[in-house]
Amino acid sequence: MNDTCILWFRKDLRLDDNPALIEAAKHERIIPLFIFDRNLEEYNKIGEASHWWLEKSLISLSEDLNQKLNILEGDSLEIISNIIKEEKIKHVYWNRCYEPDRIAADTFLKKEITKLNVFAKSFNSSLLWEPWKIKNKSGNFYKVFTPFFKKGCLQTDQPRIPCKKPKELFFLKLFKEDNIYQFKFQKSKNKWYAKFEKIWNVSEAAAKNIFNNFLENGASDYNVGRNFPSKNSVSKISAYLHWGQISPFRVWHEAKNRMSGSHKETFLSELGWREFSYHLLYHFPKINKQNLKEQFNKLDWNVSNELLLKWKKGKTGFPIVDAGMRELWKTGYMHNRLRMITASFLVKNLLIHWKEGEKWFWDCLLDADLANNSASWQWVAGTGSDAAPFFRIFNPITQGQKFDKDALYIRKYLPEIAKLPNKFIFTPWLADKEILSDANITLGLDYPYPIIDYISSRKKALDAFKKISN
DNA sequence: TGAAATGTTGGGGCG
DNA sequence: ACGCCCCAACATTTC
Repeated sequence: MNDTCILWFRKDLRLDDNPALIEAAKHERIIPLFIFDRNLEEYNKIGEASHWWLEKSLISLSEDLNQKLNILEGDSLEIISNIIKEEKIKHVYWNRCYEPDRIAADTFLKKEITKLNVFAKSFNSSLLWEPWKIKNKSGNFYKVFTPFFKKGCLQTDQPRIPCKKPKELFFLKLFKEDNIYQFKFQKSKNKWYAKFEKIWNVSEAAAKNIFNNFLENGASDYNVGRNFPSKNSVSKISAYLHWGQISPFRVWHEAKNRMSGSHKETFLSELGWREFSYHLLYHFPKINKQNLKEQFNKLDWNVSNELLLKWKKGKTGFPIVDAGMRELWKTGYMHNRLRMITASFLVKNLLIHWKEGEKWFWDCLLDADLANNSASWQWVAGTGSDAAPFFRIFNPITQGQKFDKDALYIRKYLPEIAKLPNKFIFTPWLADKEILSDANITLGLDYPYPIIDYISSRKKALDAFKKISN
C-alpha cells in the first residue's frame, strides 16, 4: 500500500522542532515540497535581500533532506492537487503562516483538497502564542504590549517544549532539476548581494551556531550591551527566525535556561514584541498599508524623492544616521538602535511617510518580515498601537554620542570621515577647516553637509503633529 | 526604547 | 555675616 504524504515547507525551513515533519514522519514516505507562489504577496513582492536569503535557505534545506526537496514555482493549489492525483496522496501537512493573504489562501486550499478526500492538517511552528488565543478579560485582543505580554501571554500556557527531528525519514523527489523554481541570484551578475555571501551563512546549522554564540558571549551583557551597536551583544537571529531556520520555541527555552536576571527578562520580552507584531497583524490585517491611529491620515507628510534618496544611500550628513543606512546596504542587517535612529530621522526630521521607510527596509533587510517591519515602523512613527509618542524625536547627534561614544560604529561604516576626532565626528559641519583638512575631508565632496537643520526640522514635525492633534 | 524648555536647589564668589 | 548673583546639577513639564 502506498503511504506517501506531502510535507509543505513554507516559513519553517528546518528539521528541528518541526511539528508538521513529526506528523509526516508517521508515514512511510515524505514528499518535501516548497512552492514559490506569486499569487502571494510574500513572493510576488519579495525584497531583493530576502530573495537571496530564501534561495540560500532552500539550497541548504535540500541538502539537509538528502537533496530531495521539491522546489516548484506556480499556483500552490494547482501544484498540490496535481501531486495528490498523480501520487495518490492522502495526507498533506504544513506549519501555519500568518500573513493575511496566506491565511485566506491556506483556508481555501484546505477546503479544496479536503474535497479530494485528502486529510490536510496545519501546525504551529513559528509563534509562541497563537494570535487568536490571546484575549483580555472583555474578550478583545490587546492593543498595548505590556498587558498583552505579561497577562495575555505569560499567564496562559507556557510555550511548548521543542521536539527533536525524527530519526527515520524517507524523502521522495518527484521532479527533475529543470522543472524547478529557477534561482534568480545564482544566475544574476548583480553584485549587490555578493557581499552577503561573506557575512551570512544561511542554514539551520548556522542558525543554531549563531544563537549559541550569542548565549555564550553576548547574553550576559544583553540588557545593557544591546543598545551599543559596536558591541556584539545582540543575537542576530532575526532572519533565521523569519524563515524558521531556528524555532522560536527552541530560542525561548534556551534563553530561559541559559540567561539570567534582567538580561533574560529583556531578551524574552523582545521575543514578546515579535509575538505582539503578529498579534497586531492578525487583528489589523492592513497594518502595512494604513495608520493604526487614523488621525495621522491627516498629517501633511513631506514628499521629496531627493531627501528620501539621500536617506536611503546614507548621505544625510548626520554620521550616526548614515552609518546605520550603510550597515543596512552593506550587510542586509541593521542594529536595532540604528533602526530606531534612522527611522525616527526619516519620519520626524525629514517628515517623510513611514511607508517609504517600510518599503526600503522591506527590500534591503535579510530579516524583512511583514509583521515586524510594519509594526515597528508604525511604532517609531507614532502611528501604531501602543507606539512611541510622535513627539519622541531622536536627536541625530546625541544618539551617536550616547550609544556610539567612541564612534567605532560610525568609523566602521563611514571610512570617509574616520579620521575626524571624536569631538567632531558626530557633527562634521562644526569642525573648522584645519580639522577637516587634517582628516582629508572636503565637506560637500567627501561627505555631505547636513541635508536639514535638525532644530528647525524638529519644530516642523512638532507643528505638523500639533495640527492633527486638535 | 527622547529631548528641550522650564523650574528648583545649593554652593561659591564677591561686595 | 549677609544678600545677591551665577551657574551647575538635578527634577519636572511639555511637546
